[in-house]
Amino acid sequence: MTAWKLGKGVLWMGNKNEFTEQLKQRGYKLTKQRQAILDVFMEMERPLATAQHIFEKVMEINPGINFSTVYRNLDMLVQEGIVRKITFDQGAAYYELMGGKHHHHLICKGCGKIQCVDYCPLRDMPIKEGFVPTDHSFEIFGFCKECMQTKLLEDERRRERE
Amino acid sequence: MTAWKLGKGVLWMGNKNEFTEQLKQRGYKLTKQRQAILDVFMEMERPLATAQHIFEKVMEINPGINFSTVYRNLDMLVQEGIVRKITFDQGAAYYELMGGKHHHHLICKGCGKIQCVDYCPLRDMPIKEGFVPTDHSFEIFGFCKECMQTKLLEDERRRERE
DNA sequence: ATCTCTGCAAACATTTTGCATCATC
DNA sequence: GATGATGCAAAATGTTTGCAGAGAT
Repeated sequence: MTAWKLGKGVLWMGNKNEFTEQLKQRGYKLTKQRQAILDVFMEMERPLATAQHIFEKVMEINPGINFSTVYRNLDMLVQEGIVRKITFDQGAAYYELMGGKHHHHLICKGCGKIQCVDYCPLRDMPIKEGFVPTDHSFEIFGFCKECMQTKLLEDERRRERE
Repeated sequence: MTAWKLGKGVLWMGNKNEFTEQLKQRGYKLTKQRQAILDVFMEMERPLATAQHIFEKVMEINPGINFSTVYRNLDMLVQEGIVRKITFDQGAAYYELMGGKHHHHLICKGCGKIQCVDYCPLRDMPIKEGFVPTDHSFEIFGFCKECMQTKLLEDERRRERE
């Protein structure tokens, strides 16, 4: 059982059985590969992970698993609404457990740290007549407190040198 | 000279000379390839285009141009703040002229039509203490008025059949 | 026993790179 | 003429696919 904190509340909470039951009921077989992938999601230290990262972690639990199996299962989990897929740079896609509260991310360009934010822009956006939104992306890039301080110091030093 | 409309205002307006002057001043050479790429951006019928799409259009003006030249120049234009790069699906990245007003997009999953929206979530989002935002993505997917009607009709028909 | 899932290898799509040549300034 | 840009070909990256055999129900 894992829980990520968001401000004063809890961002999500879930246990593996919940998901495995869901999958079984929908006619999916419970292979050790799938269990290992779910295990990795349950024990993730960051909210977002790439397929590569998930693959590496799964290898620790189930060595010999193939990359395509990871991809196929990630697709399946997205399809079943258990996992969300996010792409913000043109590189690899990121995956995260959907469970719990809808949220977005602050991504630090300095250290790569990812924080979750409760705020969702869709509730404040004026409705465009006739358009019915189904999904949306909202990711904020910038510098966290620590990296901003580092950056300001660097900028200052550079200015002194010139 | 091109202008895209946004509600009652104009989304952006620009002319090629403006950009070519900018590039010249920053020490870039004005090759025919670069001019062709800018021409394509000026005459784009949609706000967003993939590198592939831009390449095809540039080929009409300057046949023989190479794909890497297009990529290198798109990178350069992004670097120089003339073009914005957007990625929302894990496929190809999209590019658009930055000129004018900051905006986001409504993307129809039915017909692929892209509308621009004035609203920016960053102005309503509660500030996370210490985090300094520099960039952000905000793209809304859904169905435009026409596609939603089509979809509703299809859903109804399906329900009747069952 | 059935039918899905997996591993493997190969294909695919998009983007990046090194290097010799070419064009702009 | 110097410097930076281009074309070409090849590689790198991330993801998808077909198929034969293995494994879950």
